[in-house]
Amino acid sequence: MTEVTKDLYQVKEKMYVATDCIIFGFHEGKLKLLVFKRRVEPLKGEWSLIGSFVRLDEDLEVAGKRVLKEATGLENVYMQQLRSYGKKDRDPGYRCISVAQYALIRIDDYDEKLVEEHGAKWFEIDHLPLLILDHNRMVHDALIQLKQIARYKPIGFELLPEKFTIPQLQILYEAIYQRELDARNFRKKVLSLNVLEKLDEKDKSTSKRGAFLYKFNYENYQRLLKSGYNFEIA
Amino acid sequence: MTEVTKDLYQVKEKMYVATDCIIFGFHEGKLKLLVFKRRVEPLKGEWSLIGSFVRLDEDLEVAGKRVLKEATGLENVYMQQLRSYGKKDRDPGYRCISVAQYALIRIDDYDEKLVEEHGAKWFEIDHLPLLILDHNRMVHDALIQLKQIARYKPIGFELLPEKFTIPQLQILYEAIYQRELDARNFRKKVLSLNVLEKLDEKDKSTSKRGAFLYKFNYENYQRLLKSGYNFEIA
DNA sequence: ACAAAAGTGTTGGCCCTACACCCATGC
DNA sequence: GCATGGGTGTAGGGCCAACACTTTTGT
Repeated sequence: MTEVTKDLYQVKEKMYVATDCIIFGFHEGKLKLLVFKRRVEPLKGEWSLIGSFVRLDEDLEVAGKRVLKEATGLENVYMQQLRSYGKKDRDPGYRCISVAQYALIRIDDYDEKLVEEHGAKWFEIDHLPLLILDHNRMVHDALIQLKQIARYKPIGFELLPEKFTIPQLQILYEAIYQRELDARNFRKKVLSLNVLEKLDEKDKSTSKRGAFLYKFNYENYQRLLKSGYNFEIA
Repeated sequence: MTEVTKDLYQVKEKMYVATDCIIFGFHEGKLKLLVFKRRVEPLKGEWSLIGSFVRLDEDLEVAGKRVLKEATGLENVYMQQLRSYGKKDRDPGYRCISVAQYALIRIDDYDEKLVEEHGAKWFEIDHLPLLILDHNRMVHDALIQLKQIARYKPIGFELLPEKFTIPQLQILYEAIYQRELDARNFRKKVLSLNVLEKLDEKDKSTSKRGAFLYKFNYENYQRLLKSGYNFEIA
């Protein structure tokens, strides 16, 4: 970056840096996205991702976590930067670059009141409304990356409650990949990874017989990763 | 983004947005990175990626391509955004977020004079010097993504001259994956993809017998992608 | 007793890996 | 004629996909 460039930059108007959060959840067998009704002009009343300007004294990731917490009350959530969107005319109001970050949350953990205050709503991933600006594009890109990453990281577990059944896990993966999976093969595969701990309880909410509950074993997952992972689901 | 946030933002000092280019090339069987001697204070004389502030009237991608062209004279180059780096203290001078973008260039195409004017040098990827700020981190992250993407996109071809031999292609993939590949299996795999066109010429620069030259067939690649790609090299 | 979801094994095909020798040519 | 890299085929194993029936239990 030359001195010339720097001067040119400084005489012009301001560059804004924002971050937008793509918040995924999972509920009733569907992958969902948390969408917000915009409170300020322009585009007031339109559906939108939730975002904020990045503060000068704030790390980029911290800004994402702050936004997420303000909206849902949640902390210590799986969050990952997607990429930045920087078309010069992407926002009619400002010259604004947005860093998109996506989060996976356990949908029954979040603070429902807080979410309501923000005028937010969960939408099924394949029935999203029209969002402002390039937000639909962001979600689309995030979904692609989610599918990719789900192949070699156990991110699926971030979206389920601590205890879950194998059929539940399967339905989640089916929602992410948007296709059906074979129950026998799926069970075989995930159990062969040795990262699930079978519990003595059953969940009887979905069948008379009941399905055994499992929980994720993070230590085994770490060991698996180190010893040359062949971790890959579906 | 609330009004409160916006005001808070505006009373503070400026946020800068830069882009840094990770320029990969391939030469003499080695994957290389183009590194620049920094011309301005602070950190003048240190090795660095080349970058620039993003102009207010300029798309993010355009900024990356501009920087690349200023440094190498090249246009129409494969370029991809990596991600943004936004630790609040990552640059001691400014509060600056940098969007890292990487490019793959054919190393014999670039404008050598231009590069020399910038005080630039090609370094082998596993003998990089210490770079300023978080630039080594950027390169590290870019390499990981390069390996990933090389598995399902034929990016390797961007790094070779238009006509190349199969052994050359193999050496390139070995450089990217940093491990040796089996020559028979490699040849079988890439030929089975049907994206290489065998030419009638041979390259005799590396052996008496000579190796047949091939070129990449973009149409076949497009068809392959659409018809459910099982495209995966190494 | 029946409905509804949970759970369980085997087989065939494909792809990947490993591996050793002949070919063409310049010197 | 020999040294150097280019080019070729096969066999075994592992992994994945496809597939149907029994178990449990609430009603």
